[in-house]
Amino acid sequence: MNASAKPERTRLSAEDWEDAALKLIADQGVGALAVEALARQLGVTKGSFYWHFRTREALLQAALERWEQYGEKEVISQIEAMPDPRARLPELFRRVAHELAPHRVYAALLKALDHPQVVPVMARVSQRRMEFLTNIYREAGLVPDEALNRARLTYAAYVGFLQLNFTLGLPRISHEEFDAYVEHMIRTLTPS
Amino acid sequence: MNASAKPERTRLSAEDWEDAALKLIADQGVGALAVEALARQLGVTKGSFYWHFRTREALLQAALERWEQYGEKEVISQIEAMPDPRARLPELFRRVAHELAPHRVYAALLKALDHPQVVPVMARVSQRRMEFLTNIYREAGLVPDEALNRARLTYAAYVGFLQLNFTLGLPRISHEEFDAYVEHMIRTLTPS
DNA sequence: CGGATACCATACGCACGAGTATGGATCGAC
DNA sequence: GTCGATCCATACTCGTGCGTATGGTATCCG
Repeated sequence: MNASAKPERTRLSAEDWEDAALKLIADQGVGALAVEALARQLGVTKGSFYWHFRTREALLQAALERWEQYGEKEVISQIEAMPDPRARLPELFRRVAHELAPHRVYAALLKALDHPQVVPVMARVSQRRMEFLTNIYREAGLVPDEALNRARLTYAAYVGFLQLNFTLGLPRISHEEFDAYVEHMIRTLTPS
Repeated sequence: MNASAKPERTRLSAEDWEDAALKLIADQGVGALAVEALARQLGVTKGSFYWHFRTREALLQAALERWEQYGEKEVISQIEAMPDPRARLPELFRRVAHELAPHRVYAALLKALDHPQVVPVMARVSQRRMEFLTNIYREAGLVPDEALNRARLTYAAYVGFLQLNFTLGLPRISHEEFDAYVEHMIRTLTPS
């Protein structure tokens, strides 16, 4: 009944704890973030933890900041590198739709918005992403007001989708059906 | 520092506890549902609670079922009573947008999807609402596949909006701006 | 008006998870 | 090799919130 995952028998750093914390958050939510559970999973005990962090709260904070840093920079820069502005939106949609793994932490944090520590982080991240979206819509030809509202709508649809399909297990949509949904979304949310 | 809200000095029933529980959930989330806190708020002690319910879990269950019952029947029947199918969608959108109070419990439950008891309830409620939406879209002229996907998109936008504006406190959108957003949503999501 | 029933208070036990104290092991530098 | 710094184990304390035990008070019914 020993630790299972990590055969790494080397000593741990603060970053290791933060990564493990993010993984646990993605899997079981912020509420499941307990130091003894984490320690067990890493094959050590609390004694180790409290050497690296002053408190559980500090670990959460560090993990959140780490996640915020890691960011979505690659996606953003790759999208912005595309020459044709009209082609950016469909590409962005398809990309996000097919790389759902990185969004698992975001989905988990969505369920933890009653926790004071996650609110500012989520506010910043969501704000940045929506501004990015707004810009793309403007470059695609919408006037500023329309672009802003369309970005709000699109991002809300993204967030809602995560909730309904990730955490809630609604009728388990199939692969083809999901692709059809994405294309429908592109048709209705993208200026033709 | 005594109980503040209820001047009702009569004795309590199980329904009183369930209502208080729903109110507390709407205000502070499912996680804040503690029996001693609830008792304090009702001006009694735990002794009362454990006469009405076997456990905290039982109260949550009863409260959720009560909420699911209370339902959104009035809204649905009123919308379905409208003669012109094309007029139903805008009306539904505006209605939901301007009566956000009843959605506070739903928003709170959205943040508690890691709790096993709320998942089936939310699954049922969301499923019913989406079927309702799908029907309206079909009656408004969309072919079945389009109607289903449009309903998914619309409901996801609804859920996402609750998350982003209710729980998260994004840039505090103004009243006029919000109305403009709703109209934009109607234009892009409603078959013209 | 007296007793059964419904409702509530008080005082416990108990589990669980955060945080502390302290000593042991391991690694790098000289 | 040994010595200081880094990393970890063991064994506690303590607060919090659920659930229980038991006795008290209000209310209704005959």
